[in-house]
Amino acid sequence: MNMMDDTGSREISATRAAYLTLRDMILVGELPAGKKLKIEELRTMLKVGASPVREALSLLTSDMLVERIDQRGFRAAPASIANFEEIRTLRSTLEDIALRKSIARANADWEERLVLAHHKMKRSTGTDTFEEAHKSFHMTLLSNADSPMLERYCSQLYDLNIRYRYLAAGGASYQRRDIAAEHEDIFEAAVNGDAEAASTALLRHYRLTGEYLTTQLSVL
Amino acid sequence: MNMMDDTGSREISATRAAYLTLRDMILVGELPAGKKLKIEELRTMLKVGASPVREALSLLTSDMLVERIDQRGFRAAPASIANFEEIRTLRSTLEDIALRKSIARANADWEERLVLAHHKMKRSTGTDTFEEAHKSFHMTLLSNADSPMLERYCSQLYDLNIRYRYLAAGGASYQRRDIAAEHEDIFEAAVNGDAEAASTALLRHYRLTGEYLTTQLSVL
DNA sequence: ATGTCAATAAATATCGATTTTTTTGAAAAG
DNA sequence: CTTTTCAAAAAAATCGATATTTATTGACAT
Repeated sequence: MNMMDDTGSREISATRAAYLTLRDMILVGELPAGKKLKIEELRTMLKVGASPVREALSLLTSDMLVERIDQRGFRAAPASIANFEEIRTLRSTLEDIALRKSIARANADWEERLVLAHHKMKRSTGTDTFEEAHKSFHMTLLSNADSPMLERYCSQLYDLNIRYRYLAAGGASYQRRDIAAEHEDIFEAAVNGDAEAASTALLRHYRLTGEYLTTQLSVL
Repeated sequence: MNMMDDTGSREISATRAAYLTLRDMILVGELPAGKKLKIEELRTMLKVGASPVREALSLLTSDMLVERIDQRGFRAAPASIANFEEIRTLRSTLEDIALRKSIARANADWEERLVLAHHKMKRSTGTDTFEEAHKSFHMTLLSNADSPMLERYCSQLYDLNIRYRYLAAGGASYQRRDIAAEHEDIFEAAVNGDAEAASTALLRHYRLTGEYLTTQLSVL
């Protein structure tokens, strides 16, 4: 058998590159909420043709990061307190369900992945590294639920929430609170198979983050 | 002020036309689950260029009706019993939440829209007409939840479920059971503001439909 | 001042052709 | 036989140019 793991950096398409770049720019606010996204501008900025740009933007509508209006182009999805609250509520509900399912199906493999993800998050130093490890930790918590669509929704909602963190304080906002303890609580309860405690800790985590961000978001 | 209601049929883009056609073809099984969707084929079939086709397919990935694999094109989303079960479970959970929220915020306008939607569904005769009215009824039930994203998810899941109905029995499968009574139960409880009864009736509706379809789907 | 309307400008949407990548399958090597 | 190689064919991806649609502007009438 010919071996070939996917870790190697394959040549990626212009569409995918554009997708990743635009996605990141929207998440961090470089492309502000509500901003008109003109094909020609993006075309020159990304150094690609119109087709990959349009396709990337179409893909971003899946993630609810871009809005598409037939015959009059694309714009970065608008942001509002109401939208932020909706994301928080939905996230809490869906992640709660997914977390309980994950714990109900607990097994050695999942526990090991969880331990690893938690460790990596604690170890990560840089903002970017932490950001990645943080998402990975949260998604690993849900990864044993055996429900791909639910996981997809949770991943989407996680990303949408990132944008509000950047909106609130340039992205570093959540370093100011001690979230390590909150993560520890979730982690411990999860590996111990205590669904009730894990759920409580997770929801508390989101409630605290939500309350903190809401005060910062009064600009909206 | 210049008045101009949106009801008039505006000229739609080639992309949108392609999107609607392809979506329908996938839902009814004309493009079978898992089938490779070749640009050139679709291009000639739809009589449009490659760009609108690709863009339409990209948009369909939002709906989880099409899968996109970088550099090797698109395919109709695969179908499986597991996927069907996941859709049913998620739908039940999300619609239950949305329905309860809708009822909690009940007001005259919503009740009137509900009465109308229910009436139209009962009156509709043709398969296509009923299909449309049926979705409209279910979505109206949830439309007062004040949660656009939740509604979007429910709408997506509804559509994904349609495909399994067609897969099970060519689309007419659910005419064979008496679902009118089930709808009546949901409707009555909802307009009366009885969240508990409405929830029970809705979940029962999905459980019965699910059980029926599962027996038909053994082919998968 | 204010609203209308046509000309113009700008941007979107689409096409047809070209480039790049993947797939296929037949011949060569083990 | 099975596996590997490699060139031809097929398909995906991308580009640059053009057609269509929407947005803007400013003269003109109210």
